[in-house]
Amino acid sequence: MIRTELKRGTAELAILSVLEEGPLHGYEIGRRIEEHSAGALRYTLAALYPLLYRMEHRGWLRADWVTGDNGKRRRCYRLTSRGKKMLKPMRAEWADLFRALRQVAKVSHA
Amino acid sequence: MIRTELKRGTAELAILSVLEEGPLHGYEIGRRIEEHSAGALRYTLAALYPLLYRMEHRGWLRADWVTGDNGKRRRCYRLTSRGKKMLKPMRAEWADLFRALRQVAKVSHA
DNA sequence: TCGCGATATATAGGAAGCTTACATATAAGA
DNA sequence: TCTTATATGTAAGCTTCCTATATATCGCGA
Repeated sequence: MIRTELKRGTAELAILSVLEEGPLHGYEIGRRIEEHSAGALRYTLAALYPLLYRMEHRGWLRADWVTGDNGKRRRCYRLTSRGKKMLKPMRAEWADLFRALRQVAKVSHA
Repeated sequence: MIRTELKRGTAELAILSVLEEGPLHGYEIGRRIEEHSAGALRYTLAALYPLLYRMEHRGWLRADWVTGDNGKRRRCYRLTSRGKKMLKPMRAEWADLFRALRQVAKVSHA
């Protein structure tokens, strides 16, 4: 698992990215991020929920209360067009950081 | 310039890396990091100095007061053997984060 | 010579992001 | 019945880095 100090700032991009594949509820978003990173990137739900509200408030996500077959209520999040537009510049920012760290600190890109 | 939220955690590795080339004083450390990253990675001196103390206290750096030709006192920092040993695992940690973000968020490695 | 910008070190207070701990509730399996 | 997994949410705290502030010397141009 990657340390907190390193992964700061990664959560928003990770959320946007997993929602790019389709709508998901909060708990599942956390699961997908962990799965896609083979366990390297993991967020507590206490970190994810406040982030989801903030991103909804910014207009990056839309949230709908959905009642499943079993009668359980879940909050289903989907990307808005505004949220989709954030993906490209955010990926570019991270690519910039990667490049800078390879130059300054000789971090490999393997 | 890369945003604060992204670059959190990068400062320690950047400092260790520029000191790998040879001893430097605080002000020059900041300059080198900026130079090596073509201006992408930049830290205020108010961020660097407390970090340097902390790293000295941990035994990663040794600091010597040096009086230059012009009579100006400067604090010269150099890597200790303990500091050198930190470089490899820290680079590996960052490489892990890069890999995870490429997988989860499709951040390019270009 | 007088101010100004660059060099150089240092501290205080604050913002942001993620964590642990707490709180609640249902469903599935041992 | 007890535990684990699913599911959402709040409160308090830590770390990291920033802005603002303070101090002091050097070299340069006016």
